[in-house]
Amino acid sequence: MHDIRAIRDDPEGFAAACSRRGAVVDTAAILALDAEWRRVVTANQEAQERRNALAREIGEAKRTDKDTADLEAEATALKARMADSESDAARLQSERDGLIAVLPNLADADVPDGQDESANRLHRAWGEIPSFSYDAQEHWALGESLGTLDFTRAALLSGSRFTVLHGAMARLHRALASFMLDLHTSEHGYRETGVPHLVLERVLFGAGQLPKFGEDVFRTTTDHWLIPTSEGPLAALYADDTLDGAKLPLRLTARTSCFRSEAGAAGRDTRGMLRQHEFEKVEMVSLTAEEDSERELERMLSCAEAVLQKLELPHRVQVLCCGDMGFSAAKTYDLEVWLPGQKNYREISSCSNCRDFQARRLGMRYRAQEGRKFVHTLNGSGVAVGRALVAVLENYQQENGEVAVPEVLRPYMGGVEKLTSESVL
RNA sequence: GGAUGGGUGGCCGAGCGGUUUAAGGCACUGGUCUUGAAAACCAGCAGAGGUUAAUGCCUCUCGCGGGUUCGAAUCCCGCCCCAUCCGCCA
Repeated sequence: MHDIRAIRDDPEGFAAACSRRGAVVDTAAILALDAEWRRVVTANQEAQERRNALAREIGEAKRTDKDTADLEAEATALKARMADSESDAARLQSERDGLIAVLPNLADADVPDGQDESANRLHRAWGEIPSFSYDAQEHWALGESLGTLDFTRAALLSGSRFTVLHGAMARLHRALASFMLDLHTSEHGYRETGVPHLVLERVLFGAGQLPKFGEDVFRTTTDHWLIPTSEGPLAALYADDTLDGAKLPLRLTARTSCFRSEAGAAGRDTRGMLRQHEFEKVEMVSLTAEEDSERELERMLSCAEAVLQKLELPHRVQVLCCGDMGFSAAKTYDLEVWLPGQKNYREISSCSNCRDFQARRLGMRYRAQEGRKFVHTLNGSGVAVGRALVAVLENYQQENGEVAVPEVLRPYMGGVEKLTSESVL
């Protein structure tokens, strides 16, 4: 959410910054609503001031047994006149804020211009792209021949875009999540947090998923929303609060399921478990003072990269261009892992600095020496568990179709060092 | 889901139609005193918004939303949350 004062102070500059994000903003309409709202609010406050004075006068007059009929008549008339303009004020404010709420965060200066992923900028790369003496298989082929990635039964239970994991494959998936949480909590200073998967509308509004992207999110019959990522509940954990600035940064991590309707993704990644309606993700969220968020973004990126490095998975980091960033982000790094079967890099993590954009929507502040300020929020996958499983399968595959277990995951696998064919039935 | 009792500033806590512009205490901050500290004393101490060149002035906020009234922390209605008991349940 943008500060209305930023628009009042420099409408042209604000509009230009929006258009860099590919958003069209009618600042004249916003400012017209704002001016009218301020006019009505000021008039109302003056009327209220008079009403308060009258009530005091009446109180004093009654104590001395004076006649109050005239004063009461004036107060009654004033009250009747105010009713309409009060609802006008509420309507004007909500119209104004409605126009602002759909505007994306503005991009940092060092974010490249551009409309889509072709304008993203390579930041760095890590690891050798492996060469295989045979045609490397995709994860779904490996999983199906092992018998432990089961898309048939998943479709039976839930339709398309779901996966059933059997035996050692399920354990490897769990091992990945445990490994990531252990790494972030014991080495990166994040506090593990268990959060609900069903949240109220305001949580998704605060994160920026609503009001614009409601069709991507599942909603229950009880007006709860299924989280598309734990970024929302983690970032909103201290909504409406004023945090002690000395206790920042606050670093939180959670493993949750994530639910996405994937509206508009028809035909993309239909094979395998790359794009699911339900998947697990380990998320990192940091709340920082405003002067620390840039440094925190670099740190968070390193924490996500550490996961892939310890798993020895080759990857690269891209700086997303203005047009490829999510709604709430001011700057985003995407972490892309190499998939030998796909012969392509695929996103496995996205680390963003949202600056004060989400905190304004959430009313989340901190006390600094200079006064109260909005906290800066950052979020990053650390990393997507399902896609990490895909990456392990494709990178650790062997010619006979078996898959080695990465060294760091072996303590979590009860002695299992490779995935072999399992007969499930 | 049912019953009862509660929700007042950072915390405790009074108030239960009109000198409450929310008493008092604790905590916190500054000052006086002191070699320093403690104590004591003095002062300050919520947030959001409007308005102003500015000092200021004003409005709103006693869980949330309505209502009654000239006037609501206080009365009425609805909802939320907390506690306890019952029911149900992993």
